[in-house]
Amino acid sequence: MALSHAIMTALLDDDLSGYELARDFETSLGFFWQASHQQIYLELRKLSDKHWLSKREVTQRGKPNKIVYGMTRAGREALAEWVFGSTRTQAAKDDLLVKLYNLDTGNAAHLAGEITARREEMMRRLYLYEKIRRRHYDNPETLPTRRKGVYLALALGIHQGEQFLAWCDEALVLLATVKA
Amino acid sequence: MALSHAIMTALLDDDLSGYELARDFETSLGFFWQASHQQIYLELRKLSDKHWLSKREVTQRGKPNKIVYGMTRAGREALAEWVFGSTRTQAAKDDLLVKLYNLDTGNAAHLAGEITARREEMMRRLYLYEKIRRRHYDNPETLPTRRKGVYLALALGIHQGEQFLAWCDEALVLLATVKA
DNA sequence: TTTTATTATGCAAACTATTGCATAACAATA
DNA sequence: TATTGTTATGCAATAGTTTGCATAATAAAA
Repeated sequence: MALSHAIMTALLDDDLSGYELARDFETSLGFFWQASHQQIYLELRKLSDKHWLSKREVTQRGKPNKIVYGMTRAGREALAEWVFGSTRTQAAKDDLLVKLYNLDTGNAAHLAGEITARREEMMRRLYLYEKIRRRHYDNPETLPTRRKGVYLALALGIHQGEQFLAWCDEALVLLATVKA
Repeated sequence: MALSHAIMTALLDDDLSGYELARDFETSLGFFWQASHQQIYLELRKLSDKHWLSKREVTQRGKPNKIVYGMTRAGREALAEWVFGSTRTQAAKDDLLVKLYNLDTGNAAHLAGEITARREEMMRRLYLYEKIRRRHYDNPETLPTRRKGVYLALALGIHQGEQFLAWCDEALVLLATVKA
C-alpha cells in the first residue's frame, strides 16, 4: 500500500490540506500516482490517527476553513523506512492493450481513434513535463540531492512519453492497413 | 473493470481452465495485465453465472480434473461492445518513482540497488519479448488482423522496455553523484 | 436574487485486489 | 512409507479503490 506514502512524500516540504493535495495530485507527483479526493481524505485521517501526520484547522477569509496536515517525526521515520523496503514491479494495467488483442476489421477505426486521443493527451503532458524540466531541472548534476530524485522521475516520464508518441505513430500506420 | 475482459480476451481462441489462465497470465497478456489465481477463479465464476462463459469439467488421467471455460455468443458480443467503449488513461502507479522523490544521501545506494534489480528484470523480459517477436511477428504488415493488434502491444512493451533500460543507466549515473 | 463556480470536507455502498489458509489428486523422490 | 512437488480449485478476511451522494461557505455572474 503506497498511497499513504505518496501522500507523505507530497508533505515532505509543505504542509497541505486534503483539497490542496487532491489538486496537486493532478500534476507533479500525481503524474506517477493518482488518487481521488475521497481516498485522500480517508488516508489523511488514518495517517493522523496513527500520528504520522499532525493536523490543524486554518481559518480562512472568503473561503471555508481547511484542515492542514504536516509530517510528524514518527511519520518521517516511517516514510524513510518504507523507502528502504523492496518493491515489486507492478504490471501497468492498460485497457488499451487488452483492447488491441481484440483487433478486427470492425473496431480498427475505433481503436485508431482511441490511440489518437491518447497521443494528444500525451503531447499535452509532455509539454508540461518539458516546461517543468527546462525551468527547474535544467542541470541535474548540480541539483540538491532530493531534487535529483524528482528529476529522475520526470526524466522517466519524458522518455516514456516520447517513446509512446513514436509507438502511436507506428500503431496508426499499421492500423491503417486493416481494411474495414 | 477490465480483468473480466482480459480473461475473455485470453479465451478468444482457446478454451482454458482457471489454472491454465493463471499460468498464461504470467506471460503473454499477463505482461500487460496481472492477476492472482484467486481473482481469476472468482471472475470465472462470475462470468459463467452471467453466461458470458460456458464451463465444462474435463476428466484427466494422472492429474486432478479441471474446469474448462470458453466464450459464449453473449460473451463475445459483450467483449466486442466493451472494445468500443472509451478508456481513460490510468496513471502507472509505481512505488519506485515515489521513492525517488525521497532521495537522500542515506538511501541513494539502496535506490540504486532497486534500479539495478529492475534493470535486470527488464532485460530478462525484453529477451522474452524479442524471442516472441522474432518467432511470430517478424513481418507485421502481413499478419492476420487480430495478430496485428497483439504485435502492437508487444511492440509497445519492447519500446518502453528499451527506453526503461536507458533510463536506468542514466539514473545510476546520477545516483552515483550522490555522496553517502 | 437566483444560479453557477470554487473551495472544502465527508459518508456509504459497491467493486476490485491481496493475503493467508485449506483441500485434494496424483507423481516422484527419499 | 513419508515427504515433497505439481496440478487444480476454492473460501474468508482484509485492504484498497471507485462511484454516487451530500453538505456548506463564499464569490461572481446572470
